[in-house]
Amino acid sequence: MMNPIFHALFQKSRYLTNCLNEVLKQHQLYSSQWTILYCLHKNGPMTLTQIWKYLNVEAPSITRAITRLETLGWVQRLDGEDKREKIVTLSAQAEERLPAITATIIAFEEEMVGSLTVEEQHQFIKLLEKMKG
Amino acid sequence: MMNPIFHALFQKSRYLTNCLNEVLKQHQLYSSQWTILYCLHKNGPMTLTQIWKYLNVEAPSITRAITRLETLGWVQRLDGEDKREKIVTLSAQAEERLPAITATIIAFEEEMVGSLTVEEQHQFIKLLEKMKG
DNA sequence: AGTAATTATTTAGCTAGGTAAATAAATTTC
DNA sequence: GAAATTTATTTACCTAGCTAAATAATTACT
Repeated sequence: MMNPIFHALFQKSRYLTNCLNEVLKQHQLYSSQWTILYCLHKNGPMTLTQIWKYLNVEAPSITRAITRLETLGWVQRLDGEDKREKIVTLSAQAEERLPAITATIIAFEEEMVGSLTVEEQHQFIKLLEKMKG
Repeated sequence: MMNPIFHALFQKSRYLTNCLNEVLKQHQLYSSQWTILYCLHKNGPMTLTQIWKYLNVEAPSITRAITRLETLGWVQRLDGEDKREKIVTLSAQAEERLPAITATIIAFEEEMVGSLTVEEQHQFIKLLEKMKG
């Protein structure tokens, strides 16, 4: 890329994802799986559509991730009143393990972003949002 | 993620990649293919190892991408003096088409990043680099 | 009420990243 | 100089995004 912003941004994004996956290995989770678990923890049971709209991802990515999380015992898929929709809920196992995982994540984020002051963190987000899109 | 920086960063990264792919459709290229072509244009012929080290990705990603670029006629793989290594060069077709693609990219980048002042762009990169890693 | 349009989810198949392990050539070591 | 180590590339297989199209259930239309 000619403008160094893009290369820097893409690279940091990949780097952070890899680090996050590394750190989450101890809980046998991938970063995107964690993202979904956290989303459910924060919002309670959600339909697939609610999840992908919330996370700003396309539906098939969520279908696949939920299928995996289900077979691994982290979530359940229940039929909704509207028979088209599936409602996803955290399993007891997930609820039980979530605090430890959350602690891992908080430590990770603190390590990664701790070199920035709170001021700089706000500045960073502001700049991200000021970019088109 | 609990710290909004990560979500914002990952999301913008995904968004920009998608936009870039969209814009590159007119040249029948994907963003990561473009990245490699530009890398070769800037540095001249390179071995696979030089490419993946330069782009900061793992070797298999580059092997795959180069194979595809080769079958599409954008690059050639030549044996090096060291018989282990393959030297990748741009094809005549690529050299010919690169100016038009570059123009597309410059316009894209200007559109995406134009809402930031030059000052802010520097600030942004500085903050990215200040984050750990 | 019956047909058409919309909505939720899934399936199939693509790019693009990653790790682990295989292979082949070059280099180092003894 | 033979054996061991290193290096460059590839292969196989995983996650994770995407689009396009299929399916099934609901809603809207007339």
